[in-house]
Amino acid sequence: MDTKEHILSSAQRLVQQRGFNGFSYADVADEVGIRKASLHHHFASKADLGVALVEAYTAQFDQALADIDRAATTAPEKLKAYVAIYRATLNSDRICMCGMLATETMTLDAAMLPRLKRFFVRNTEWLAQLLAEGRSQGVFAFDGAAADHARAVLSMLQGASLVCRSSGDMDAFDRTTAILVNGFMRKG
Amino acid sequence: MDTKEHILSSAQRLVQQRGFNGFSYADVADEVGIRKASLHHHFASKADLGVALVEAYTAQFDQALADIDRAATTAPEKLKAYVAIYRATLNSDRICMCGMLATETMTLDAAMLPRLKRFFVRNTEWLAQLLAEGRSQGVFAFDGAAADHARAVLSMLQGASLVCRSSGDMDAFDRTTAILVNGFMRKG
DNA sequence: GTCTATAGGCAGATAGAC
DNA sequence: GTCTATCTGCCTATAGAC
Repeated sequence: MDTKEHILSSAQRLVQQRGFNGFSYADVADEVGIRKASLHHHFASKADLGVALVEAYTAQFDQALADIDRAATTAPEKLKAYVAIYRATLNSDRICMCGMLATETMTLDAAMLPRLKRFFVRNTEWLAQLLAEGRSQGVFAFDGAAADHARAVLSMLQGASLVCRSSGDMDAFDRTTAILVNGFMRKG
Repeated sequence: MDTKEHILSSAQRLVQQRGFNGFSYADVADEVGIRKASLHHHFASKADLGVALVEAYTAQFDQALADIDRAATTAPEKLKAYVAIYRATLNSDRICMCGMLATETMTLDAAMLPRLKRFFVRNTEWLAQLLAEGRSQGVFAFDGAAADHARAVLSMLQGASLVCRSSGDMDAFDRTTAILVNGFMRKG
């Protein structure tokens, strides 16, 4: 891994754990093993780093969603795999980086905002397609627009992550997300 | 309003908009109209201010929940009134203060954490009782423990607030929360 | 209770040598 | 690309006068 990637992965973890306003160039420099000044060679300002972080994170997520589409076969399996992403993140003492940044919206550089918005649009669109497919296949059942339910899924996962961070109760997270998945299953 | 209350309300708004790591004593002092040093007379450290903020916010919420219990008559009305709290908060460019703090958990003073946890327990318990009552009255229908569904409600509202902050789409927030409320209504 | 003054440290950022 | 050295500004916090 080259230095730039090392910086990005270290900074990403710091944002997920402490927030964009909760870490400094000094933190990243210590972890990467270079001096603060050297970071500015790769990312001139913290805002530049922020923009790169959102773009890299979105690319990672796109990859993860493509992996789910390739590996999982049924709609319920895909939904569970999506939930599992958030669970794994929580398990490593992190939350979704873009969920974290969304709360900090009012303090972020303007260049970060459209990229952040795009992350949520991507997720919502992927989920909407998944839900629509499941419904047309008869494995999911729900009323109304798939896009609205997609936003509900995304919201609940972001919120459950946040609540779990305070409670530390991973079992409660699992029961909450089980309700989410079960809610879409066609009752028989 | 005395100075201490003025400080608390100003700081609360700043946390809801910018996060605990996104505001300073200077911001509060400017708004209240006193000097930074004077703030330390009321709250010796920022951590002390943080503890007072969570306690005051929880008390406000307790009051709001008691008001709903007094004013609203049916379980669906009460649930809609609870959703309306989050909507009004979003409408004034804020999110739930404790939702914001929950994301910042790893950077907060240890004294704040049990209070923060307590806020979520209170909300979950109030919601669980509401859902259980609605079910026993036959107006709500859901499977499983009311406490788990209560956490799901809380999670979705926290998450929808966060997502809305990025999208700026209040209509989407309304459609998301409508799904939440409709999900509990007994189908007939 | 509020003030001025200041301490001591850390923030993001830059200049210029190697 | 990384370094040392430094800048400027802001941060939380304290001392002590009024």
